[in-house]
Amino acid sequence: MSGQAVTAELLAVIVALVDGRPSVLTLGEPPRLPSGPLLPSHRSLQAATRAWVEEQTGRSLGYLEQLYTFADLDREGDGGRPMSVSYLGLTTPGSPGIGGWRDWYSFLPWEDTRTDTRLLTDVIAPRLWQWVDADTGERAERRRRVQITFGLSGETWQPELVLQRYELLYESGLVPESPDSWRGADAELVPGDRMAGDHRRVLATGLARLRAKIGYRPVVFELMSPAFTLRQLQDCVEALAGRAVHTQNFRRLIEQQDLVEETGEVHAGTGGRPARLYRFRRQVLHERHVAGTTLPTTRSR
Amino acid sequence: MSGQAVTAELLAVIVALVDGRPSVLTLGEPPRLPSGPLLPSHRSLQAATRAWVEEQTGRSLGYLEQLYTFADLDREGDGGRPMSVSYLGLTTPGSPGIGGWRDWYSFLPWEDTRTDTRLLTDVIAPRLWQWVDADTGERAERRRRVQITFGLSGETWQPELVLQRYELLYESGLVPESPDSWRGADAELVPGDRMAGDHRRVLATGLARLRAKIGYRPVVFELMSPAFTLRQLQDCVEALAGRAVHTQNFRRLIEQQDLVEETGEVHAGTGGRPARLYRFRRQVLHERHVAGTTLPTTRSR
DNA sequence: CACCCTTATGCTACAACTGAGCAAAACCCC
DNA sequence: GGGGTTTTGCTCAGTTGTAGCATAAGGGTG
Repeated sequence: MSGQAVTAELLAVIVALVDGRPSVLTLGEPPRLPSGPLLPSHRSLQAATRAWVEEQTGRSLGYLEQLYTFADLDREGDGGRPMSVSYLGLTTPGSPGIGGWRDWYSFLPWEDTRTDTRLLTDVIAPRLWQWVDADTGERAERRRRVQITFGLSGETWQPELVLQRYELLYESGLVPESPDSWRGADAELVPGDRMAGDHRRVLATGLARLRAKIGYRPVVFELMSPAFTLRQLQDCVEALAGRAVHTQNFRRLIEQQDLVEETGEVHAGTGGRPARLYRFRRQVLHERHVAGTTLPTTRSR
Repeated sequence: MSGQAVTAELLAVIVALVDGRPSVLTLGEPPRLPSGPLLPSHRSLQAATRAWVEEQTGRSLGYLEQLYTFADLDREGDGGRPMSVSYLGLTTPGSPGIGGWRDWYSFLPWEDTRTDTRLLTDVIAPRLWQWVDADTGERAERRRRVQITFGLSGETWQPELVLQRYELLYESGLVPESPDSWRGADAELVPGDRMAGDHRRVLATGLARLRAKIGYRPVVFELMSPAFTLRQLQDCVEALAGRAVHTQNFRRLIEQQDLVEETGEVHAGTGGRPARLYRFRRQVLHERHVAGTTLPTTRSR
């Protein structure tokens, strides 16, 4: 019983803020996530991922966290079962080396509910309801899932359910990577760029983890430049969470947690009152278990 | 660049409540966690883990969640790098098949702060301070870590920092599995049973995850029998979290979340007023994103 | 059976936090 | 100088969290 030999592949969701938009590092066309095999020289999986990403981007990663490992039989590949260990990394843009930054909402456009939810209400919802009604046996179960994951019929939209939403679209045959057999006769697909293999699914996993994480750990700052205004920080959080937050309460939250300190300088030229510049107090990472950035949600949607 | 061939091993932290004590399934002596290789017949990693555990325990797992994957070079083993994918599973005791249930606090006794913290204050803390002072260069850094992870000098004890605490004890040479070179000349070890290999570390990872999880998902119920009193539920949560909670507030929390419903029966014979029996409302898992069991902490310690 | 001990359950007071909105301050542009 | 924009300070009500008092309902004992 000595076990099957497998080859291990590292897969990285590398996130940075490019021109204020949360973006993910991709290579090639169709876009794929940076990846590389585990080599004998690599000390650990994390070290291997760091090595691959730094080689491909020329930048060092501030933050790197393991996401998930899978080795399903039905994934493509022959000659040994492929095993993928995925990671989530945060960095600042710089030059992406080969490859390029792509707005992650170009892959998952329905996840951006900051200003406009027409894509959800006018396009996706009706097609999902169609799918709900397509199976009389499963109907009740399907309806519940749609309601909860997409926050329809009275439920609240929950930003962290990224993966569940993607899986629902996958199962309902609304994304091109769904098995042909699941696709309805004349069901139109949902907007959003496709990625190679199951990489869009991995991206959804990363986004879900990141949205959950900013709520209880101060990781946003890994994406910010050394000095920033509170508005820029808020924009960043809003971009990640895909929803708007209440400005004054956001400031209160950040300040009372002592997450930042003033640099003394101000940032002018935005057409309004100049904003004070702040820097992240890196010490808080050590001081105590800080609460991260629980979003003061703005309930109006 | 075809990647190194590795063998994948599944490692499971299986938790159940045995006589009211949170216990973990172990095999052999020194105790090790149930494990098994990934075989070609296994559909997925999760399916492989289920298969192994169910074969070894004769019971089916209610809940199974991936913990972490590692493939460090320095782990023992030759002939291909060993890669371990660890899982956390919850179940009810029944017959453990081969193997046996062991109170998890026998491996990590300092994590149980429900009634007595003398182990921490009288035994562990002094030895840690000794370690802090042993390196003049690192002293400040070491002091901070000890203060935060063990909640000393004014900081609060944080139940979820299980892994960080174990790592600190490991680094400070206070557990037998620490490299010999780290062990102080005459430093005495800290109480707690050893496990095979790095399994105690994996156990700590599982405990940390479980403690974090009960705060935001109703997973405790996987460990309870079908009908239970609120006191039994509270005991379970306290045992997992390793700390006492405020009874009245705990009940209010559970009730107002509609997590349970009365069975109509009562449980007498405890020497006091008989308690009503409840059952878990499994439907809530589907209804909405329920908040789990945020512990109404009792601050007095 | 009267009394005490134990456990279960109900309820209230108070502190802390959250969501929401008003308003003034400080810049830009015309 | 006036209107628009962004930043910042502050209030206020509703909710949630912490803590403790009090009563209910059993068992055991003299």
